[in-house]
Amino acid sequence: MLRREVNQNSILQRVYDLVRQIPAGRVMSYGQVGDTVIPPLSARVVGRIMYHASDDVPWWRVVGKDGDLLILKRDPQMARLQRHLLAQEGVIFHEDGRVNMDICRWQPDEEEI
DNA sequence: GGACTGACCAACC
DNA sequence: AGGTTGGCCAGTC
Repeated sequence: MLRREVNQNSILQRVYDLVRQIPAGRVMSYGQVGDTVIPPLSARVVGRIMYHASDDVPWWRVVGKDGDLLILKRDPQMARLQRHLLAQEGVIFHEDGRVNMDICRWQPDEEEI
């Protein structure tokens, strides 16, 4: 019982919970997610967590800081899926295939869109 | 229970 | 202007 609730819920659940709150058509960077959930949480950990994401988590709304679809390095096919899903939600892309972060970046503070 | 692994990121060649 | 390095730290083996 005395086990810290933080560990009990695990970082995993917290990250999932935050990602679920990202509205359609908006994205967050890995580093931003980590910084929002628990300040010292590194972006790298968030990336690992996304790998285990279940289908009910909109993992595709998490991209690299510059809007790059970083999954591209690991699995180009999945990057294509991610781009499709984002485009379907109305996310604006640069010609390079990167997400336009200036327009689509989202943070919990701006609950009112 | 120590060592390895990363959907990262920034700094440095 | 592109490759390498190092820090980051929760999971997994």
